[in-house]
Amino acid sequence: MSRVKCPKCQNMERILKAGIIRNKQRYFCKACVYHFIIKKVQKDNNLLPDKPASQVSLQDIASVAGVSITTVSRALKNRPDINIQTREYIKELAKSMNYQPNILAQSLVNKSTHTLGVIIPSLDTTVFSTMLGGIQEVASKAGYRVIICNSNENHETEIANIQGLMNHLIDGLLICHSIQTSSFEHIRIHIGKRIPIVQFYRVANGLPISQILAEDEVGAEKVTDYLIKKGCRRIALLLGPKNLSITQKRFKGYQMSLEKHGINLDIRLLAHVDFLQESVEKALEDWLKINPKIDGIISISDKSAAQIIRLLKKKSIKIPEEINVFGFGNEFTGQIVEPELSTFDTRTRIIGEEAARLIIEQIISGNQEVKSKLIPGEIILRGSA
Amino acid sequence: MSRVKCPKCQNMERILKAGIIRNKQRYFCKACVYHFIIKKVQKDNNLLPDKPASQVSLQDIASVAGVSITTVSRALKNRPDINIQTREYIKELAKSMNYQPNILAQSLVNKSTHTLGVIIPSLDTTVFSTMLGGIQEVASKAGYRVIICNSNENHETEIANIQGLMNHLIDGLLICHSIQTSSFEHIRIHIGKRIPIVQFYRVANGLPISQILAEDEVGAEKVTDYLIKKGCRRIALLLGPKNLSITQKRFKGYQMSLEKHGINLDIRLLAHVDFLQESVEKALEDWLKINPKIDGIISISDKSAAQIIRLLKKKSIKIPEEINVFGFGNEFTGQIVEPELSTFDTRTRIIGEEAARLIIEQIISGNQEVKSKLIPGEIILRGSA
DNA sequence: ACCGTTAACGTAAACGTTTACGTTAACGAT
DNA sequence: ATCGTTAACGTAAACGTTTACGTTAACGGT
Repeated sequence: MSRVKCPKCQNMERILKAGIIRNKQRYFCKACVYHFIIKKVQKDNNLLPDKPASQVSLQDIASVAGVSITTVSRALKNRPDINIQTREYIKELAKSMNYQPNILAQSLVNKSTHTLGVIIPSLDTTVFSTMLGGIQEVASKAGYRVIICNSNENHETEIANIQGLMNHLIDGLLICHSIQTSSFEHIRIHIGKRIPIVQFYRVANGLPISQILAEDEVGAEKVTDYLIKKGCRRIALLLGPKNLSITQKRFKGYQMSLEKHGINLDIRLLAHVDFLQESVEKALEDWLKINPKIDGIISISDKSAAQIIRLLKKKSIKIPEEINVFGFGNEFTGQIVEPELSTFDTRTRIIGEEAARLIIEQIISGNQEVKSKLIPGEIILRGSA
Repeated sequence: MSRVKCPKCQNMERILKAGIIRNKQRYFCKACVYHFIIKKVQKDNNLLPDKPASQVSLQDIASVAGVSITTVSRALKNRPDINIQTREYIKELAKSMNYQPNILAQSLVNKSTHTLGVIIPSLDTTVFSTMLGGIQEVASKAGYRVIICNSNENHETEIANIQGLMNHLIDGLLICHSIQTSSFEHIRIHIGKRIPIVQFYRVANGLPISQILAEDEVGAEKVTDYLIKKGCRRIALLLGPKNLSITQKRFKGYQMSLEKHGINLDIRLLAHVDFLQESVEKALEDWLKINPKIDGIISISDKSAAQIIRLLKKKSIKIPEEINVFGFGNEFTGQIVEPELSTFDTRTRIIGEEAARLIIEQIISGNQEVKSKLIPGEIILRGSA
């Protein structure tokens, strides 16, 4: 039997085994009535080549300076109640020790992370990365970081992303819904709670949270007006999935223009696509079979419009003589395709900027009042219409 | 003189003023030898309509369940040493109370945030947003969040971003340098420290950190080879700023191909641009004045290549009959321009994916061994060359 | 000599977790 | 009854900050 020494009375007699606890033998010293477990012997604590590269903390600085943590904090944060020389000394010391404050600890105390969460449906689409650029710029100028989550146009991913972000990591959430999103309970449970939420571009109406919107309705109406004025009577409309707010609004604008001009709505001229090349091609094929023939197409995006133009040219259909094509969004692509694309510039970057501005304002003011802002766009005329 | 009561002996006699401290009157009770400050009376603590929407913590759950915080933590984390019924009860309770763990506190203890930092020069450029998409996907599948910082092709911003991210917020840094970046001290001071760093696409050689690269050199060589085989002898090369690694490598590949085929290098055929439309236009104008005439252009990006094609067509120069145009990157634009753009597909998305994969591997393994990986690309032939 | 005053510092609690270690009550075997 | 054993719980320290509050020594005025 191995001899065990009681860490308290140093006695080696009257030591009893007292069960296994967490896979370690526990002992009981009858002499001093004390339970204990044999500690692992701590050896070669200083055999390591150098420090394991851990960052310096306020404590480290305080030790070197011979003051308390509080004083160091005061010095670095320019708080009062500190001698100027002490402050300058500590500041230089901190710099020389390459001190970096631990944002996690700061955020835990301050209950604020200075970070914005953004949920975006896709990064491959110019429109979204442009909005993201706008958000980034405003956020970074205001001293906020941005965490981006890509829902990949997937409802489940969107929900998972929100869950992940809501765990105290962000001070505000900017969200642009995925194509699939049609129920909004995952948003509703967070409204009015800890942090503000702002929807942008693709929004859910009926939720009491702020929105930054493109002029979808007015834009579609203006574009349709323009085409009708140019003589079009059979204008096809390429839309996204029916549940999307931009789909509904653009359709409404289109419809209003038709009504205004006394043109009957032909539902065969409406197509709902999922933004993929195949579905656009399919929609176009169907349209071309319809009589009376279509003489205009308003596309959901410039990218799809560019595809449509290429397809029409392959079929030797003249643009804009036989069919006028109009895009939406003013992407770079529109300037490359031939003829160049007429489009409705939704000012995508501004949407991102305004969304960021609004949420930062709400974060700072603590006021979660519901606001809705429409970013005015404008028609850009080029060769295709 | 207002009567003040000593909070210790309740005496109202023998109370002396004892200075102002932090703008509050301090008193001294001679009876019990005690300094004190009059506390603000805490009133109507329960006048607020309801709780200020603060999140529930382990403590809250523990109180309701009548157990300790430890037990709650054990239950939610499926740790042993807990009764199964207790565990299930607590889990349900937590769900019903809508408990969300505070990631900040977790990260502080675990010293890991499960977050990747990415520094990218621009979001408006397709190449970068595509890489970002790749990073996002891999990261999110591995359970990592992504913080994106946009350096806006600005050196100072890049430095500021790194500073910001390095403060314990991220577990690993992915960086793609800005156009302006030519000194790398801001990176060097972080190498081998707390977290791994991986460079991608635009890299700095000479730094002992891992890299994920496109086949810039081989790609440029292959493209030049192809054009020479097609009969070109006067191939112009559009490059980025001289300090950029991709500039240097593509030039090297181009040079090697020329040498291989015994063609002399004409430095007038090299142009360095900053990716802006004007500089591209200027470079093209200059090239067109040169004799003998150029018969091929290799562009730095598909976007610039598309612009070049448009400009050449305006000048009624036939593509590819008079001038062959080759892009780099395989962006969507290349399929829209006419003639369609031949390009070297650098597999941009894969670069992002691999960069994320590598850094996550390094985070998990703790092994910061320097690796360099080249992502193979391929020539895509379309109408322009 | 004593009092009032204040600049300049320190102490400790708090933020919400995780986890090493201690403790307890109950059980079966002697 | 006593002992050995262990499931199941609790305590408290730790992570790195911020900040409310205490404390002290020195100074000037009487």
